[in-house]
Amino acid sequence: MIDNAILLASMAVDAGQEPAKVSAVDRLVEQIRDLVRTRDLIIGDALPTERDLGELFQAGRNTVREALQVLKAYGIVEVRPKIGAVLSDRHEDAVRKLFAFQNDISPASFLDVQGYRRIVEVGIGDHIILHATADDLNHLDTVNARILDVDGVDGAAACDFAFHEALVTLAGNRTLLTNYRLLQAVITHIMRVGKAKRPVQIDTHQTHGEIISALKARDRVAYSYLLSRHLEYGLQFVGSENARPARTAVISSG
Amino acid sequence: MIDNAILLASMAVDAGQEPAKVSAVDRLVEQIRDLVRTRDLIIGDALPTERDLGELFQAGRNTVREALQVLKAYGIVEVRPKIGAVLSDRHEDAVRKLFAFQNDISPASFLDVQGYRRIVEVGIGDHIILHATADDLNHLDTVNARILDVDGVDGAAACDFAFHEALVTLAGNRTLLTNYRLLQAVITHIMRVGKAKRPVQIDTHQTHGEIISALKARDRVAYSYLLSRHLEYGLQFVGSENARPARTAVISSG
DNA sequence: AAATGATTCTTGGTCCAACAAATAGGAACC
DNA sequence: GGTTCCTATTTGTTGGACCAAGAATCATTT
Repeated sequence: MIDNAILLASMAVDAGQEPAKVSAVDRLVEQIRDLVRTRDLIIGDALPTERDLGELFQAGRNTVREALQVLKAYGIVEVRPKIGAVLSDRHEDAVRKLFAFQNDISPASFLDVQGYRRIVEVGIGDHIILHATADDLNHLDTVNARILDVDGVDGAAACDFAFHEALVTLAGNRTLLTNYRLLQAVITHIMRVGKAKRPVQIDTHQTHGEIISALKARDRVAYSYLLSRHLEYGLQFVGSENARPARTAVISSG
Repeated sequence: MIDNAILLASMAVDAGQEPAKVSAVDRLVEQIRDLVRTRDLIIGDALPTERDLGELFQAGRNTVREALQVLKAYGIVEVRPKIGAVLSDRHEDAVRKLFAFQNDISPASFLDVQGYRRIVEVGIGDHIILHATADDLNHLDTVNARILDVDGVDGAAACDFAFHEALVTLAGNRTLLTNYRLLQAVITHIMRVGKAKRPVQIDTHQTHGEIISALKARDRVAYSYLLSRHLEYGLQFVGSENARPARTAVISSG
């Protein structure tokens, strides 16, 4: 919370620079964020009412509302009727949602994302092998077991992702975990496609178990091999997925 | 372009689900995005005027404007006076800007980000050593040389980042590169802090050169060693940075 | 006819007033 | 004390108004 305030002030958030001619809305966005900082508001605190903000910053209520819409889109505030705008911690969701926009689902992307996962998940192997406790690895077993209890492609994909997320968590790096989670939508999409073609929860559970065993044996070669094979395995079912004309289905939904 | 349209429709963009009670603004955001899809608009195309959109979707102009502010915050449209709202490809910038919000600059974060970089940049070493051409590596030299021609902490940090960005580019993974670039603001911030304490472009150039040499020699051990040492080196100057009461400076700026 | 300058019209930017809907907080009641 | 109802406040939405900037049109001049 506090660190966040430090960040907002110490970092130049605008990459672009247009010195003059900022709109009243942009100005208000900044002023409201300054207000949050100077008043040391925390998550859950309410901002002044729209009218008060307008009077405070010499702006009309519509302008204030447009600024609040921006803040809301950023996940910084959540505005409830009668209460007003309250500080929110949904900006991670906002980032995730927005990030999903810029990833298209093409065959190349499938390959690309799996390649990313291989780099990351193999790359953290050394750290896990060196630092993970027995409890950590047992926790992986627990997470892995859940895939046997769910049914449906969506549930299986969610459990599958949860396992890999737990794996990345063991790297002990928050930045890496945040970035990995950004891809959640795309990754689970890949998983769904794969599992739709061939719903094999038991196989997935088995393979994950072998990966955990390799970690418990502190065998980094086996870990890398099993993980790479696992990720490549998931790709073999997505090839034909993009042969169909996905475009028509899109347009009909509009 | 086309893939983007496919994505928007094929992926569940809202993680949360509130079935009923969508506000008119949210509805408009969706309707305008549908409009973009159904009309096959591309980057640079203009949307109808605010008044037309209001008439088209039975909404007031203020409501339309609030929806456009959201789209603008998402980097989907860019609205220019007199021209109207035109489709934009700035959503990468929007993501980057938004992503910077959620990273605080604490000592732990400095360490964390450097740890992330170590995982990523070391992890791609194998791929680079196996697949990079002589031209690729020479290009690294070119990028590296630029740091000698700039002066000022900001310029040096930008060149430093450019080198590491070029390194990550050689991994040939777009997803990884995108994620790495998301951290650009934080990484260059770390670099600036380090260089402000001890502005040593020549040392940086020298170290980068050694890393390139290791790659040219296809020596993965040397690469990992030099890179890890390089990243750790940058950390030793940031320790005292957070001893000062940064908070007060923040408040005084409001 | 072409270039140029003036005028008009369109459009986004901002603000205000009004009403509807939701609800927090208090009043009244049991 | 607890429940119910009422009211005042606040957000949600709309329409209208005005301004400034720029595009489009037209008139003037060469």
